[in-house]
Amino acid sequence: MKLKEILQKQLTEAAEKAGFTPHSVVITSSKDEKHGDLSSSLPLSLAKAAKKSPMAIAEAIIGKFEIDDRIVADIFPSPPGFINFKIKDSYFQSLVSEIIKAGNTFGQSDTGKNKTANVEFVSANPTGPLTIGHGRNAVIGDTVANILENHGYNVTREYYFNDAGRQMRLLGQSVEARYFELLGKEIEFPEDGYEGNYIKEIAQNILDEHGKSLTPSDPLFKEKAEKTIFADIEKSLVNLGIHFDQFTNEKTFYENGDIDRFLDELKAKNLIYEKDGATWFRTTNLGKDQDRVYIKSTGEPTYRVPDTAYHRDKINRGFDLIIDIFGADHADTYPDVLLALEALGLKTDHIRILLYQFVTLIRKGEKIKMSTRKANFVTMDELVDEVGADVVRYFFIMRGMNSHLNFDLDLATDQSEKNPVFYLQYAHARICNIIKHGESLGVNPQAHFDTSLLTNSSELELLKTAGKFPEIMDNANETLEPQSVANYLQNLATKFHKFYAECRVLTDDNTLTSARIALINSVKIVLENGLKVLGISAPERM
RNA sequence: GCCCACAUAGCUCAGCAGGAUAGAGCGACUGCCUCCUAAGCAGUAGGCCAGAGGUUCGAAUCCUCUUGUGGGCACCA
Repeated sequence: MKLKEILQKQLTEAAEKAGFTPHSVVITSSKDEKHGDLSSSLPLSLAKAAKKSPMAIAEAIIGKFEIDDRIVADIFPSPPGFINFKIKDSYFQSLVSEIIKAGNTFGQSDTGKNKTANVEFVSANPTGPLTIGHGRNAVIGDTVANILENHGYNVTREYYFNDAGRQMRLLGQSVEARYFELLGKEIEFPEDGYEGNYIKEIAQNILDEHGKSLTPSDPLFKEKAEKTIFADIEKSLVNLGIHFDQFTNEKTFYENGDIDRFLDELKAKNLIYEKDGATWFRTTNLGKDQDRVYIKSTGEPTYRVPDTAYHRDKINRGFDLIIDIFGADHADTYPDVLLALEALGLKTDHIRILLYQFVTLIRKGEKIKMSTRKANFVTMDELVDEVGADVVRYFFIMRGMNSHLNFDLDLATDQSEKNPVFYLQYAHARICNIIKHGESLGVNPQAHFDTSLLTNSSELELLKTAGKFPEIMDNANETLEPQSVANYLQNLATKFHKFYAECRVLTDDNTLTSARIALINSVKIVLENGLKVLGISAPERM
């Protein structure tokens, strides 16, 4: 059991014995040494109901607290009414063995054991290369999936796409126009067509493979474009270390009748009606301020229709947890899908939508407006080639997804050596180097060790931080906010670098050397486990 | 106009199931390699946590309003 949980339980018991009825007992890490290692503001929250001074309550609770002398060195009150715990050094020292024993399972949990999760992300239609805009989605999705796996979930990474629809039709027309352009025929480029160079390349490939014989509106234009672009997207994802388990095509739900079925069901519930030649979903009956179009007057369904069928399919597949990673532009649309699912009598509690804010791309101090159609974008491949997948992944994960992050291209490329990810990886590389160096001096990294020798404050600080990893991972599992893991690792690296500056690992004192080797071994394990979750490499040399 | 997010150091951002003195990186300035990698460490400067109210013993964190930024409000996805 984790330290905080143990104390929480004991503190609750003590409060009850003292005659109080505690509701939520919160224990936090103390910022100041003179407040011990951990603190609780329980007395302050009890004061009002108990009509007693917080300090008196603190004293009363402390009087009933049963000290576990393997863990707690001291418990004492401080104004205006905190209860502080001083934890024994021996407890922190014992973490070394605990971490080493757990190895790559340290930080894992079984909260998701025998459960399945589906994470849908990227889901970009194959109209162009994967851009930096998609990058944030891709990295968040993959990392969230990693976090769930870390907690025992069996995760399906899924990519949902649509190769019918207006976007794809325009894509085909754009390729077609470029093809005939290559043949010297001046034909009008479609309005809102895709202007990127990749379109010309595809047209050229078609010309090389099939000659000049193609006629206008040949389906091959679109098919070839889709195939080429999809292969390209998949490659870009692999470059980022991302692999999908399943690709689901929207078309499926037309072909298998799911869409007709659910439309009929809604119709039976009188939630669908016809107006102005279109078919509407009566969302005003479900608490919305306006109805939504389901099928346009052209006969084409809007995205809501297949999306709803798709989500119903995911629900029917029986996942315990369904996660969608959406950009802020979807903020207004997914509620319609959830509404429809609920109207169909489905439970949606286990669906979690993670919205991330858009990335603002900055080059030479100016904002760039990205558009796939206008070919105004920076591809993931370009970025990964320049700075490497580790930097890209870290950059997208180090900030909360609710922040509108600025991606300064010049900073990311020119100053990539100063990127915080290196700071973190450097800690790992340093540890590896020390161990290796030690071995060359005849130090056995697996030797018996006595952690009671780890008494330097930088050693204890390092241990305290390393020991928090499981708690951080639990929290990440609940909030699904990957940046907390990145921030934690940054903090751990700081503690390590400080330790490195203050303590030599390889010394003349063999017993001390063995203890410190064990210490850095445990830190290495935490760094590796954490970096693995972030999908970032842990280099042995830098 | 309506809805959702965001506003914290010069810049990029952490911190937010309310807790004691608000942090990091970059940039600026000082020191530290005869010693396991200086991609590091130590230190200085830099803040009315957008503004105004409110809840509370206690607010950067929760609520309301104002201002500003991004995104949505389409028979685009």
